[in-house]
Formats: sequence, C-alpha cells, structure tokens
Amino acid sequence: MSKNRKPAGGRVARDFDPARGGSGGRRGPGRTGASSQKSGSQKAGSRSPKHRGYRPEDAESTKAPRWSRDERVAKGRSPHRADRPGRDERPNRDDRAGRYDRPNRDDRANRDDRAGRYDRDERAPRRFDRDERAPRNEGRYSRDERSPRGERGHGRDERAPRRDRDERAPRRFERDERAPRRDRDERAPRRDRDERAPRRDREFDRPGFRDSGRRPSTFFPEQRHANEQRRTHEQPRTQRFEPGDDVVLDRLQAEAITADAVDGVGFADLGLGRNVVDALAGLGAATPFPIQAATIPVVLEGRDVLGRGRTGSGKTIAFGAPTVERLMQDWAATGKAGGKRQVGRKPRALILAPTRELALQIDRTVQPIAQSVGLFTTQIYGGVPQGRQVGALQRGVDIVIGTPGRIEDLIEQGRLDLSEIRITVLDEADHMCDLGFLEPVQRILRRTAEGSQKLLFSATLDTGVAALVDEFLVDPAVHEVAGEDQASSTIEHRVFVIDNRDKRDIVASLADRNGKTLIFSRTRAFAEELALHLEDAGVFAVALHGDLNQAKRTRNLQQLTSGRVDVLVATDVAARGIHVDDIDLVIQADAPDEYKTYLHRSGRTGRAGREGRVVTLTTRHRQRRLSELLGRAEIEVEFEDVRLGDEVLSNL
DNA sequence: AAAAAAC
Repeated sequence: MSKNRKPAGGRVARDFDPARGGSGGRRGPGRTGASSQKSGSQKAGSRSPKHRGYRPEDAESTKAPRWSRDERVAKGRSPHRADRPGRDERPNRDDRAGRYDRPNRDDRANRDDRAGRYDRDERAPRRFDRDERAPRNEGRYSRDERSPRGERGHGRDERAPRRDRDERAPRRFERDERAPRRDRDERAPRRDRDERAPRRDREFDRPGFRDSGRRPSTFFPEQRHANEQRRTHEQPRTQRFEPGDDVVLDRLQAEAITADAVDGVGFADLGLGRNVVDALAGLGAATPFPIQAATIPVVLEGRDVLGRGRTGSGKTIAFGAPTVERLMQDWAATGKAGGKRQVGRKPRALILAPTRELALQIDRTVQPIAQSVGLFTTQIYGGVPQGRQVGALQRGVDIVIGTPGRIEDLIEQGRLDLSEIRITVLDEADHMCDLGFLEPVQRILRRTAEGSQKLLFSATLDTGVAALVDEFLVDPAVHEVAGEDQASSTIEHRVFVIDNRDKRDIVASLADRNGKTLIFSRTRAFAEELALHLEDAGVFAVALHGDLNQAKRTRNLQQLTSGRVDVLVATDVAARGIHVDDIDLVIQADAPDEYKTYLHRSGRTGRAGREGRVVTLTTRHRQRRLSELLGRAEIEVEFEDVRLGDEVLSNL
C-alpha cells in the first residue's frame, strides 16, 4: 500500500563525490514521522542546523503538512484515486481551498504583517517556515502551480518576498543550503591587505602557457569547420539548430587515460597539497578516479584543459581540486596569508554551470576543498535574493560558482568584478555552448583576465564547444578516459513501446517500487501533472522544474537526496550534473530529442560504477526516431511492446 | 518545440 517506502536496511555507503548533500545524512529506516524526519534532517542539519533543526518543533507547532504526510505514508494510505489520497497528502491545497479566492497580494500583506519587520533574526526562521513548509504557503504555491495563472503567480511569489527580504533573506538561504558558509560569513572580515595588483595577473602566468605545438590543436581551424558542418550519421547538414536536429559532432581528439593507470596513485601524487588531499578524503574521495588523475596535473600546470569523462565519473573534483590548489599556490607565491578574509578581494576563479541546482552542488564539493586552504567560495545564481550574494562578494571571495544570468546581472550592477579571474571552469561545457547559453557565457568570459586559464568539462564534450575554444582557449589539452563506451557502462537500458494514453499509469506502475526513481518529462506542465498523478496513484512524488520557485526546487531535490521521497519528476533541469546517491531507476516518460540528453538523463543513475537502469517510454510512431537517437548514443536496445498491467511494469 | 538562465 504505502508505496515507495524505503527498504528498512538503508543503503549502502555512498562514497563518491559531488553531492555532499546527497551522501551525508541519509537515514536508513523508513520514514515514520517526526523522529525519522529529524534524523533525516541531520544531514541537512549538518549543513544547516537551523533550518532542519527547527523543523520538528516548528512543524509541530504549526502543524506542517509534511509531517502528516509522512505519517500517512507510513501508515499506508489508500492508493485509490477516489480516495484522493494525494489530496490528503497535500492538505494545504485543499485546506487552503478557501484561500483560493484570496489574491496573492493578501498573502503578501500577511507576510509582511506577520513578520516583525525589525527583528531579522527571529523573523528569518519564521519566514522560512512559511515560505517553504507552512501550510499556508504551500497552499499558495500549489495553487499557483496548478492554476492557469500560475506563471504570473510564480513571478509574484518570487518577487514579492524578495523585495522586503533583500537584506536578510540571503542568510536564510545560506542556512538552508550550506552550513559551512555561515561559518565563513561569521569570520570577521580581516584587514584589507588587499594588494591585488594587475601585476598578479602576470605572476600568475602559467608556465607553458604559450608553448603551443605541444599538441596539435584539435580545434582550429578544422574544428570550426567541423562545427559548421555538423553532420548526422545519415546525411550531412549545414544548418544549425534545426528543430529536432540531433546530430553527432566530432568527438574531440583526446589523450586517453586508462583506468589501470591510476592504480596506486594518490591525489598527492597528482600534485595536490596536503590540505586539499585531506579535504578530498573528507568528501569520500580517497583515491583519484581516472578523469581526475588525467586532468589534475595538467590543470596544475596551468594549461587550458578540455575534460571528458562520462556521467558520474568524478569531474567536479577533477576541476575543483586543482583550481583550489592553484589559487592557493598563487596566493602563497604572492606572500599572502591563507585563511584570512580580505575585504573587497576580488574572485580569482569562476565556475559556471547551466542550472542553479548544479551550481549549488558544485559548491558543496568545492567549498570544503577551498576552505581547507583558507579560500572562500560563494554561489551566484538567480531565483534568490541577491543581497547575501552581494554581501559575500563585498566581504571577499576567491571562487565564484554560479549560473550565467545572475553573474552577468551582478557584473552590470558593478557588484562583481571578474577582472582578476585566473581560472574559469565551464561545467557541462557543451551545453553552455547551446543556443541561449553561448552568448552570455561569451560575454562573461570576456570579462575575465586576459589569457587566463580555462577548463571545459562535460560527459559529452564535442566540437560544439569550438566557439568558445577558438576565442578563449590556447592550446588546450584534451583528456578523456579510455574505454568509456556503452558496453562498459553499468547502466542497463530498456525501451518500452506503449500506448500514449497509458503513459501516466505506466509511469506510476514503474515508479511504484522501492528505491529512488527519477522521472523525466519533456515539459514543466507534464512534470507537474505526472507528480500529481503519481500521488493520486499512491506513489509519493515531488516535481522539479523551472516553474517552481527556487525554494521549492531546492527543497524538492533535497527531498529526493535525503530519501524523504523516492520519486522525483523533473524536466531536463535535472538532466545534467545532478548527483543523487542511489538513483537506481531513471524513467524517461517522454523520450528525449537529443542523444546527449539521453546520455545525461541516463547518467543520473549508474554513478561511480554503480548499477542503474533506464527505461524509456515511447510510442509506436516515434520508434524510429528514438532508435536513430539511440544509434547516435551508441546504445543497443531491443524495443519491447508493453501494455498497462504487464508484469514487466511491476517487476522491473 | 522545450528547457535553462536575471529582475
């Protein structure tokens, strides 16, 4: 009855890297109400004692819907739609029905009325509750999400609070997402010994920076040429961005490292200092993965690097650790003391990611590494008040991690100066070169120090990045891991050919299981709809897509990470980079249009060598298109005709 | 055509 309960045993150790958020505090046993909630919070608590720690008490006093939700799940509830369990689960929505006619403005007004304007400290937590979990609020959000005026509603929801929160809200977010940061913030800003002279740029000049010819460039001009002549397996194409145009670009010629080449090699052997090595160990990374072994020394040399390692192969540390090490060495070389915050110090490294969640996740990995040598990081991304971000920048930050929009925004506001950026990392670099991302990224890169080091990483790095490489990189070293073909993958792929009208029920049937399941939808609307449908079918699920406000996005992802919920329905916002431990099934409710998307979505499972399964749903008349896509992805799958009620759906 | 990314 109660679906998606966790197996009592809890899960196996999660080592591996990025999502600190993912690993730390998963509690094993089923969630049975407040107490388990609390332990669930520990993980979050470790990151933000305040936020999670508060939860239980607050929850009880305010009767947060979640608790009752969980209790219900624990008790098992009727899976029948007629019983509207989903409604029960989300009491807010219905309870708040009366509120439905109330304009948002009222909510807003309320908020203001309620929150003592002056007492920030008290207010923040309170507000937080309201925003993220109080019934009232949840109701409001829900309403927005479902109502036709949702779009406007969201905008209002996000914007309204922001206005008056600007000065204090930032902190809240911090608490929510990462504790360490707070410490940093609390460290008193040190004396301003800032002496970042332009000189430093030169001092930082990378040895070997100019010695091109070390390796024939894989890019110019042939690559540019290749870029313009994107080709498919079937036929050459000359037009870019044709709708539905999914093409395979040339793979980069790369130096390949073999897995056994890293046997017995430690991070210290790669040139990382002791503090960094210790920090990595603290993150669960005891010894380097191949892509890390391949790229870390080269990054430390100061070269531009293109790194290609399949999903879940440890790319974050591959660029994060050497970036920190380099900044630290630079610092030491210029006689600066580490560990002291210098007001107004400009950032020296920039890490760009395509989504906020990914930026956050990268920071969770990089921040502890940076902290180990006294460097500060900050996240700069949209959807949250900028006040805290700006505050951090003013206090001095060494590494900025964020998404393009807000970064450009702050640059234009004159609050972020990239002129001293010596290392820029583009995670999911090929995606950052897609339409819509490329130009902002280019503008941002142009703001960084001339000739500064650039690192481009992606599981699907191809010549699509030529636009950036041509302009910004010098004689890049290209590295990949040998033998990373699908045959060696730990992911099992299946394709079910279904009747479109059964899709939602089939998804529900597949998702009704033990273990974490990530479901992809092509549109936000369908993701939302599916999540609701799943709940109606008795499968506890949350959604993640761009129509949600950031608080909800963060929270819903966190719910999957923490194991509070086992099913997440997402758009492609979650396709790339997001690491959640132990997702053992990925369902593509809508097949992707691009083979790269297929690879990235699939890559949310089977991470760090674990087993994973991917089920892609398609319809009869889309079979061919999907099979071509799979061909480009070099994945061989037998298509299976599946009907609702088939055993394969329940016994996957 | 959709998704993401600023306010």
